[in-house]
Amino acid sequence: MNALLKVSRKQQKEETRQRLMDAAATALASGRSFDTLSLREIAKLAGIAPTSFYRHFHDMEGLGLALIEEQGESLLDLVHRVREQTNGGTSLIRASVETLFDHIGEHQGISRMIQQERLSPESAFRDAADKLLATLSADLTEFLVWDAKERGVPFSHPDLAAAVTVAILVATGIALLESPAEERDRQIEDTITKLRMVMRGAEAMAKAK
Amino acid sequence: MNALLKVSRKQQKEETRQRLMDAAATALASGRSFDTLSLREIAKLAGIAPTSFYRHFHDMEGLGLALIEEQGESLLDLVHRVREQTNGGTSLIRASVETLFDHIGEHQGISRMIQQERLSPESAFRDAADKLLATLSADLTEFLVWDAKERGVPFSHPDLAAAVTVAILVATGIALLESPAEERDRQIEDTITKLRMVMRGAEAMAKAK
DNA sequence: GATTTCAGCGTACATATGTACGCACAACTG
DNA sequence: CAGTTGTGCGTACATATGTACGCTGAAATC
Repeated sequence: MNALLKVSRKQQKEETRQRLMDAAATALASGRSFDTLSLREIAKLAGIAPTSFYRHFHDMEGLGLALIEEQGESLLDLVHRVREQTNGGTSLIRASVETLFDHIGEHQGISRMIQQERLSPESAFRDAADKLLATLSADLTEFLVWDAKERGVPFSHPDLAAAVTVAILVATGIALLESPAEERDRQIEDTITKLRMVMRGAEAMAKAK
Repeated sequence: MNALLKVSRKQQKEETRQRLMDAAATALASGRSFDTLSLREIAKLAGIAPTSFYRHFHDMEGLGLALIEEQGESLLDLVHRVREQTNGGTSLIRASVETLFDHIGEHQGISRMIQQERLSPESAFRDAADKLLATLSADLTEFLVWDAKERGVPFSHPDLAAAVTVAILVATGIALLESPAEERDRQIEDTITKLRMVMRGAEAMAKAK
């Protein structure tokens, strides 16, 4: 039971589990929707027998949930890191947009899947995806309140502003994946303008009250 | 070749075609995603033999495109009708939100499908879905410009404001389908607030320029 | 009335899917 | 070192899928 050199069994298993998740991610990244993925196909891609799949997940749904969870963690990390880096700095909006878009670009498959599953009524996936975005949104709300106080600017309905922001970001991020390169810059600028519009609106509503 | 009493053949065919589309719509409405629908299943639901499907569509993709197109037409109609009814009147925003949400409620399956396909990279569906929303957005842009001029209010980036508006509306409309009834009213109010926020922002940006 | 057209059917097949069952053999436990 | 555990495998089966092919019978055309 050497905790340091434990190279096998648990570790080995963890590896194949990862391989399954990677296989699914790859398939998703090629544009497929999650529910066109079959257990057999993913098993083959991961290099194991179909029946071995069950040693790792009870279901394809289980795999899907694991994917969403994994993504959720790395996303929240990312957001915080950006905010620290840009601390007190110039355009937080611009930095966030660019970083997030990069991230989505590197995780196309899962990002798309999450966004897609959020629309389906089937509870398990939907809940997980919803929760992820809700967390992001709540986190941003907190920041907006803090930032507004910091700047001494009134700010109306920060929660709604945050929700809109997250929605715009994710939606555009995914749309961007398919855009030809020459449109990207304009679309990024447009996104920034949209976000500023929302922020301005929230401030204007607070003043006019 | 009596054009008035022609009760058969063409008409008969059109009917089965409709039945196929209805069958797909029903299946979608029960929460399934479009690419889990099989040709065989839809044929059975429509009451025809699997192989007869080909007399109407070349593909399931063909059926899907037909569904999107049909939906596009009725949606554009709807939007215009609302605008006429509320002509010069009170809250156009509120009326639009409520009517659109009703419409989505009555066409859950296809609405969800369109929103989902917009995210997929597979060109045929995506293009159709994108085009639909782009049309809606362009239409709204035109209105915003006209309305701003009418009221003598400066308005910045009407195209972006319209895009955000459409995005918010569709996204929320679908999310609402799964919400318990007691949350609906609040969510509708929230949506309205979000839209006002966007409008205010667009105006504020114009003034500050 | 004779002929053509064509929506719809049934049969058939190759292929894919989820999963039950039991074996093998390496890693772990004592 | 003997015994247990558990990942991974191969086989097997019931079921579902897309679609090729050729027939039928009624509507349409002449």
